[in-house]
Amino acid sequence: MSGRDATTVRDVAARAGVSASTVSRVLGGTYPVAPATRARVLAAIRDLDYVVNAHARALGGATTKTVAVVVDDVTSPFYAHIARGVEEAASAAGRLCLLCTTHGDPRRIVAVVDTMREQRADAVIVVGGAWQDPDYRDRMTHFAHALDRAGSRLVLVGRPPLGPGVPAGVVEYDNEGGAFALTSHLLSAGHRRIAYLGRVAGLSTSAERVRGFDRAHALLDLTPDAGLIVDGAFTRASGYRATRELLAAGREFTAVQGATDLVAAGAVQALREAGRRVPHDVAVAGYDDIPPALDVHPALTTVHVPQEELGRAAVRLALQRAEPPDGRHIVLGTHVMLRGSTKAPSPQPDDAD
Amino acid sequence: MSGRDATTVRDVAARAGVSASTVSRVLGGTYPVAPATRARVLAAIRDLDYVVNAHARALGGATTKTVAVVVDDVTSPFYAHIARGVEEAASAAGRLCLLCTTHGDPRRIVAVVDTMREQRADAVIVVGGAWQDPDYRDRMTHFAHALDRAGSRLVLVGRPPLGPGVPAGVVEYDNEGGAFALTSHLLSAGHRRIAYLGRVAGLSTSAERVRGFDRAHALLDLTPDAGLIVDGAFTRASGYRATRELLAAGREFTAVQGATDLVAAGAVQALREAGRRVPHDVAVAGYDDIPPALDVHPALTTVHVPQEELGRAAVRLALQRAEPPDGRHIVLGTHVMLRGSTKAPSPQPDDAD
DNA sequence: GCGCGGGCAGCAACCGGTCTCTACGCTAGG
DNA sequence: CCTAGCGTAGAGACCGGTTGCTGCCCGCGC
Repeated sequence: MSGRDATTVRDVAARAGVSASTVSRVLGGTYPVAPATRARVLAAIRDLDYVVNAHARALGGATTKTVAVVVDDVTSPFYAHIARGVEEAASAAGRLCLLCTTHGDPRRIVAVVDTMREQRADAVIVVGGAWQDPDYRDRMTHFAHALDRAGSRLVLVGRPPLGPGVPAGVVEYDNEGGAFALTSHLLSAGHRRIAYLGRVAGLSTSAERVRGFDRAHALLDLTPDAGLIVDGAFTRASGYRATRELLAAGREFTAVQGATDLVAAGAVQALREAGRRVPHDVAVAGYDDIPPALDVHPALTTVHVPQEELGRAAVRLALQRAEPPDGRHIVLGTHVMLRGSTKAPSPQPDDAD
Repeated sequence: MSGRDATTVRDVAARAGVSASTVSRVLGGTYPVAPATRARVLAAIRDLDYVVNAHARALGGATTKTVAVVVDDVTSPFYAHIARGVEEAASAAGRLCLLCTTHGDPRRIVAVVDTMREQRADAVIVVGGAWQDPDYRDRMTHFAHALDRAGSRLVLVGRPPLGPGVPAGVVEYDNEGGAFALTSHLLSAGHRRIAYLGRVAGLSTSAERVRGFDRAHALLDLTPDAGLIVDGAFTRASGYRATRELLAAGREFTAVQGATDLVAAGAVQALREAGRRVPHDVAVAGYDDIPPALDVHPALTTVHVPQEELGRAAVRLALQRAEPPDGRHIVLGTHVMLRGSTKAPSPQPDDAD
């Protein structure tokens, strides 16, 4: 029933009464072919329902027309939106998109990365915070050089550069600045005991956000209460758990700053279950500005991160022909989105989209 | 600075003092190689930091170890979770995952599908509802045969089979049954004027859900008010807009059934802005059971769809060796998740995850 | 009328693995 | 001592496009 024989250029050539080279040239378009010949070839291609073999093409030619993306988890809206930006820009540039997930497992990253090298992608885009671990860093540096040697480009999204001389582009957003602005907003509203939930030890993203949190305090000569900074993960469950623990321990706080919107959403649920009103009793803020932040009630105040633009910028950096002297490091801005979770509810409607 | 010369098996062979065939055999593992020789080859591979060229391998061998997934949009949690199931199962089976998005554009689907054929993927998994359009259907059928001829497998997820004799696996979920159960729940709670929001003309998923909605009414000898069925899209904005229109038109309804959770979330926001309490004044239900449904306040009653399992099942179907006589069509069950949006709030806490 | 040049098609050599077939060395059995 | 047989390595033909180079044919100019 099912066949195994694919039709090749030579099949097409035979049917059109020309040579394989001619078929290839019609396909490529980059060589003069007589109109009559071209027409016969195109007819043969249609008749035989022929499509080129991408692997054969990749082997001969220099480029694979493929961009690879590595994310922790497609399921996270934050990564999904970045991936979407990448996908969009890549397909606009005629590239295919290869997606791999690591589930945050540093060992899987190595395996995934080797697979990408095997695929000889034009570019590899690694998304998400970096582990601040010398071993991990060395591996990524090694990877950067290996890719460079193979002629493809590495772009890091949402993580710091690997260091001078390492051939990797970087697209970051102002992570610390966003956290600083957000915490400043809470402090200026009078909050003095702000809980920071979902710190992840050794993760660059987490470290930068906490740094912004600390800096905003320092600016007012305040010192955050270490007991209000809770370790966890960037998940809803983590925010829920952390909040319950703080409440159970009887800690005093009037505001919660979640490491991400998901963390904040979990906090809101735990607070509601404990009978605390948001924002009257406790103000809550998140980070990332993912769409579901609007559905949390009240809608989450958060820091907007230009997710899709991060993805698009990464592709631009990856595919640009010339190597700009210093354009290999882009930092996009972030800004606070004020919503109901940090202010008394008012009749003005929120945006619908 | 950046090189273009990749190291090949012959480089490795030269360094190890053996032939290319031997290196290939060490790599493949499927042929006796003397331990001493193997060790030398492995050392050379490590020294040169060699990785095979996946394209060259795909050209010679029969299999590409690649599974391609086509979804409308990675950004939608529903698709993202299915994609995650696929990715998980594929990488567990040693396959790489190729991701393409169509943004619901039927023309893009054709282009995407040709690209997948070019890639000679072991399997192509197409996710999401089908357009009930003869032209579209013909194209998909053509595609199914083309893939089959090329020796790869097509699996459709969340859409009906293309017909007998068409070589394509199908993994569905009980779409109509879920809608039927959900509407029945609303009807049995006494609701008689239920608005259905976000119907999409010509989309199989939408048609099936509406069919369940109608059937539940019919069972009680009721006929849904056509004025309460609003066309739209499977988005938050669509639900918001539809609800505002119904309210503006002064239509009476005591419950809203959203085509998806996102539609329902938009409806909740519009209702809240209009001063209607959920569920006291209007009950709201969604479909899909995506995680953000928990953050809508009150938490959304919805129909659970086993998203990740759909993805995993699709991969299983795609990669299973033997062609089972009738196992090429799988239907997974769905069930109603009762939450606060359709019942009076009670003190029992919702699940945290 | 002859020669030159341009336009277009074909030949064949890659690209980098895999795989089949052959060949070699060594041991064991006759 | 010769050979059968096993275990292992190498040579070379593929896979399916792309591409540099050659060469043909025809038109045009002198």
